[in-house]
Amino acid sequence: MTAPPHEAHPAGPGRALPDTQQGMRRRNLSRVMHAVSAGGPLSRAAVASRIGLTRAAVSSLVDELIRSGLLQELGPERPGRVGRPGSALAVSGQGPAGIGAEIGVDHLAVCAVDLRGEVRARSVRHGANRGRQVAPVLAELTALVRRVVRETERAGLWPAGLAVAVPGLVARDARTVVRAPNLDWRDTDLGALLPSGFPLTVDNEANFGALAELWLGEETPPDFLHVSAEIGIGAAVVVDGGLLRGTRGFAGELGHVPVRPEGPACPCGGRGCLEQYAGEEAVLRAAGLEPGEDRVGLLADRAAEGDEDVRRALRDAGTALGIALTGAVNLLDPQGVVLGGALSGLAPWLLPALEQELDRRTAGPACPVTVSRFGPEGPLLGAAHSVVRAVLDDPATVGERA
Amino acid sequence: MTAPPHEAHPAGPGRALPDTQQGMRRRNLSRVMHAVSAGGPLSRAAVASRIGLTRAAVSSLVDELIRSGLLQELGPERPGRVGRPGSALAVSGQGPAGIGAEIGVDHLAVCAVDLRGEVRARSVRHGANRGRQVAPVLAELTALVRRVVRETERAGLWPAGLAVAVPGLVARDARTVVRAPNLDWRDTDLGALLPSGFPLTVDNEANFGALAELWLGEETPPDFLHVSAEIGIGAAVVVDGGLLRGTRGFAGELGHVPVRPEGPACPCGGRGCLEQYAGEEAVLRAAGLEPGEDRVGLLADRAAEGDEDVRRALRDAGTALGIALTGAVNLLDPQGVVLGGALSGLAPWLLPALEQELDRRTAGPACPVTVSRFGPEGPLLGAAHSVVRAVLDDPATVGERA
DNA sequence: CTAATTTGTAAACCGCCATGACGAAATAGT
DNA sequence: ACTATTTCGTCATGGCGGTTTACAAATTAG
Repeated sequence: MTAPPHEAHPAGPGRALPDTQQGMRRRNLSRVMHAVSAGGPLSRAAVASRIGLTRAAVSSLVDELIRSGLLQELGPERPGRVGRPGSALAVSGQGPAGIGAEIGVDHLAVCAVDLRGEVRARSVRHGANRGRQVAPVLAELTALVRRVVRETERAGLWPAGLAVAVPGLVARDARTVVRAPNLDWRDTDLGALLPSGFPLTVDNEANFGALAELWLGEETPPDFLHVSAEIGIGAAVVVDGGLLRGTRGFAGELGHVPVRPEGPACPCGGRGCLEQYAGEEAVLRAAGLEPGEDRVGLLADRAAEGDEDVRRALRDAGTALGIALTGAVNLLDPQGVVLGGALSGLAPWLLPALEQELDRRTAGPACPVTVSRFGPEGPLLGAAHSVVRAVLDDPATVGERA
Repeated sequence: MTAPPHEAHPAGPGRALPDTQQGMRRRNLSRVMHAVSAGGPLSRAAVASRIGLTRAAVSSLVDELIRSGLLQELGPERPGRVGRPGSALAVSGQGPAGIGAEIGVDHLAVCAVDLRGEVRARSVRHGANRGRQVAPVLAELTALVRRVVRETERAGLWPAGLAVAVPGLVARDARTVVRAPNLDWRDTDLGALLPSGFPLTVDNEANFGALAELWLGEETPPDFLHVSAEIGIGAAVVVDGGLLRGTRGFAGELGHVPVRPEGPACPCGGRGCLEQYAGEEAVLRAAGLEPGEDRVGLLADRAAEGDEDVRRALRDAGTALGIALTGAVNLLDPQGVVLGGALSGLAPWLLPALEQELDRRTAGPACPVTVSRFGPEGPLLGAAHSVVRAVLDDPATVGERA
């Protein structure tokens, strides 16, 4: 019974939330949902032993969750062991759905995911959004959302929330885009222009990508760095199974970590920021290519064809990334680094130089660098799943709806 | 009732702690302790309104805490308002005490702090520890601890735990010193060689310094970076009122963040690490001074005398620190940076260059840099307070003792 | 076919906080 | 002075939630 190390205190000094019996019930409902969601079909007894409550208590919790439409009884389990077989419980495929949306530089995408984690509807629209006004883009996105919601409802689900991934900095209110260089948006409140009727969350594309990795990855550790890039370079810091957001919500600005302090000037005011070496514009310039549509695809194609200029440009970008990541790894001691978003397509040419630099500069066992399995889909999936997660985390709030 | 953003989930998937009524009671006991501890003498009614429970419930909790010797009834409050005056409650000055210890490069220190946060006993021993064997150092420390414990007991307190601050990397088991370059210690388990009889915690000196800042500072935000240095340069990352430790417990290795990627080679394997510019050895060399005893004091004296070589060396170190911190600030978006430990004495000459570099390189409002008010005392105080904090966080575990 | 094992549920119980009522102790008003 | 009002602390009652205990149901082992 050693005193625990000093992690974030459950409730800091000053005002603190009371601990009432209702809260206890709510947390236990959540525990049941998480257990069933993570453990596949499970009997009440299995859930009870996993979360440490008695069978009787779990029975009561499960009853409530079934009445709310969040759990489903699948019927008796195939018996392999002695004793009465349990009745299999599974997360419902008919309950709430999470709607995820992504505003990309040259596409809009929306999807719906059910509690089981399955994508039940999807809608994509290609076309460059760079420099367009906010309103028409959001109008188009709203249309896509409505289409997906209709489809979802036809499938017997109801939308529990909308989460939008944006390539830019989002304030801690989870509604305002402070700066999105790829879109030329500044200080825009998306809340006013998106469909209401269910809760809205807006977050950075890198953050949602990291959450996808965290929740959907097979062996993703609870502490890692997720690096993502379109034009800027964003990172998401996952600590102890949660996102690190920073005071203003701007944590993860890897793009402006100094790589060479006397390097080229950066619009941010600094010199030699990572973005000056590994940002999309810098890489294109170094590769001797013009800016244009789908530049990342172009880079990948050229590199695959064996274009030496492009390969060298990507190697150099990898080196710069490695230097910046060395700092981040020293500071955060993560269990791994994941390359996601647009970077995943370029990984084959970035990785060698990146890993070499990182290994050389860090003492002890190397920090493993992997590539996201979701590629460009990560942020969209993460967004949709974040809504599902919110339901699992507090099933009571949506219980009345069904 | 918007869904909360996706912070660390109270209990990740898989195995999770059950939520029972006893746990509820324990958390509420903790809330009462924290409220009284933070709010000065408080009546039961005041506590109730602060933590959101009813007066009756608080009465019951307070009774238990008084029986355990953790709270004290001071008697009726001086009435200034209408109504019956409350009975003032205060944290007990006779209950458990936290024993803090520090192993420095050239001193050992131990102190005892009561629940009120007051230092009740103290014992220091000067003398260089660099290169000494582990056993004799710990034997001396044990003697100091025993002396402080005796004194504490004479004052009517009992030791609730021992926390030891070490200038080096500590594993997540909070017992093993993995690497302490200033002492030439490697992979030593302090648990075996220190007094048993109460719980032991070992942690990095920078971490404990940061906790002191967090808990004892007047206006310390819950998100900040605490930079500290003896020979190496360590930082502690405080996020959301808790320490970020990293996978292996090595988070905060600011000293090996690359500042100039092609700079001088570092023992860590990298090049141009911060330590090569702002580490004690590097600064002494740049200032044209020999290594020796109390080198930090020497630097401060010479700088105060106006020695231009020393001042330039410190300016350059400040610049390097500024570059490294730019990366950290971009990555973590903290509310502030605090210079502590040995750095606090050199702050006047480090700060200008550091702030200039940091401001220039970060967009938006500057991240404020301050100097710790505790100076070299921070880690010791933080260690002792960490034990006190553990009692406040879970009063039930120590309740039986009294 | 019986014994053993496991599951799910129901009834009684206990612990914890909420509610409401009350006496106690102060102030405010007449 | 005396009463009304306000606030504090406590007690009795009640509701809620998980535990304990008991038991029927369903399966395997012998």
